Amino acid sequence: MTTGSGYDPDEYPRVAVTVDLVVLTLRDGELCVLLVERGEEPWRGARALPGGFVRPDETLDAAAARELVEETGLRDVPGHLEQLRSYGDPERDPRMRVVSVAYLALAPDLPEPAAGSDAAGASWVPVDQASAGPLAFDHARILADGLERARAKLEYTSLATAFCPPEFTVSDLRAVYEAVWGRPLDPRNFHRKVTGTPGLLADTGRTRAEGRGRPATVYRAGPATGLHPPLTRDG
Amino acid sequence: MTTGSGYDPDEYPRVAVTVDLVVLTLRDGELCVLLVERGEEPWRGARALPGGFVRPDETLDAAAARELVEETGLRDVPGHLEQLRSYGDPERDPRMRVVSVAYLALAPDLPEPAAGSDAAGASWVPVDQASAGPLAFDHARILADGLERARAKLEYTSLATAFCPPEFTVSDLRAVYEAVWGRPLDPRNFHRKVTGTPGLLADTGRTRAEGRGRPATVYRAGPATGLHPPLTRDG
DNA sequence: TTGTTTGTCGTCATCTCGACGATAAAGGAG
DNA sequence: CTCCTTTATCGTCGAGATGACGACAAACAA
Repeated sequence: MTTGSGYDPDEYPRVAVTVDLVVLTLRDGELCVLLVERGEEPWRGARALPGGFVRPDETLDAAAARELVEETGLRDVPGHLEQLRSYGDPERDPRMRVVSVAYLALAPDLPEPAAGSDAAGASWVPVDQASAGPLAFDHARILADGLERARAKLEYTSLATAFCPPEFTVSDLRAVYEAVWGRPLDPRNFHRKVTGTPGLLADTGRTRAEGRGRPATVYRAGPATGLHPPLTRDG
Repeated sequence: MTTGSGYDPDEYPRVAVTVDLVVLTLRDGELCVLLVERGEEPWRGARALPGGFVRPDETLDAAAARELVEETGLRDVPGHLEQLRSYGDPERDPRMRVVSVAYLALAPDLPEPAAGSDAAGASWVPVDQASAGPLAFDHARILADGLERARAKLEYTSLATAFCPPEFTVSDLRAVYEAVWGRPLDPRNFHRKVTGTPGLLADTGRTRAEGRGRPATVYRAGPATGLHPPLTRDG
């Protein structure tokens, strides 16, 4: 902030501040990220993270939430939204100095972004494919940081429920972990862990049959936000 | 960032971007933070985190490192420096829109900032006192976030060594944990944990007598960066 | 020499986890 | 209806980590 010496608003370099979003969801058991196709230079035709400029009287969080609803075409902000980190290399945008505050959003399975809306040109891309293909600006780095944050937070928070609809089964939750971590988990040990963590799951008393197999108990997210001890990735 | 539609550099609100620093160190076994006294309005006379504007051709990391050496008056950046998060409420600075990228720095016991240099007016303040007294702008919040980050990272990284000089004893390292967490740890269990973690400590083969008691083995920081499993705060 | 202080090693009960066997409850094939 | 497959859930066992704490080692002080 705002150091003491010699303040004059016109003396200081002004930069543009944007928010970029890493929006993750699960589609058909696959972890996907929302990408847009750029219509202009630089990086015309390349895929990029959705984002936009922060408005003059808007909080950073509010700007991220606004962009999220604009790009997904939904009414409310679904799931979870948190600040990731900021990126401000002088070279990251050839046009001018742009500092971008990246946000991470996690959402339950969302519909394909509607064409015709602001969300036109946006699409869900499996993260393996998105990480492989080139992305505009430094968005590959931002995506990688967002993925790492998501993977890490599943270990020690109840954030996985943000990928689930309001009611879900233990198998649904396990599918989240398996998709985000890209690794199968033992159903029995996973069940023991999540049902044994106080406050993580709230039993609705109902069950749901999904075709084959024994019906599963239906839960809602409980009040707990942290996992102690954590659920580790390594194995 | 950098959404597609209608780009024109002059259309967009420009804001000032600053870096603010949460610099932590240990002095006499007490966790302290570097604060400056503001010489002008707003918040004249109040204490604030050190910081300043990001220069036009400077990386955010470089700006943080530059401010750090300017405010501490040291040659090199000691210890550890990482981005914390960004703060951009429209109301946080009454003069204009300022987005601040906060950084967290951890350093071994540093000398009192020299008067007469840029660091004049800066001083080390015990964190309990700093958290209690009022701070300029939203710096109380930034300090709280920085402290929480530091406390959390001691759990699962080898970051505590950043508070130590190049050579240190297990007791020195334990003193770091106790100061940052504000809680005593069992010397025997702590010793077992840190000496049992491969790559965390590199034995110099020497010992050091600090007055009373049996001399302690002197270590350097090893190549390990993470603690698996973590060293938890709760107990 | 004796006591005090600090560092280091061991012991033990407890907790958690990973591996994996066993049972429960559904649908489908015959 | 009966057997088989599939998924959900419960139990058991051994390995590893942890917290509480006893014991010994190696320095200084009185």
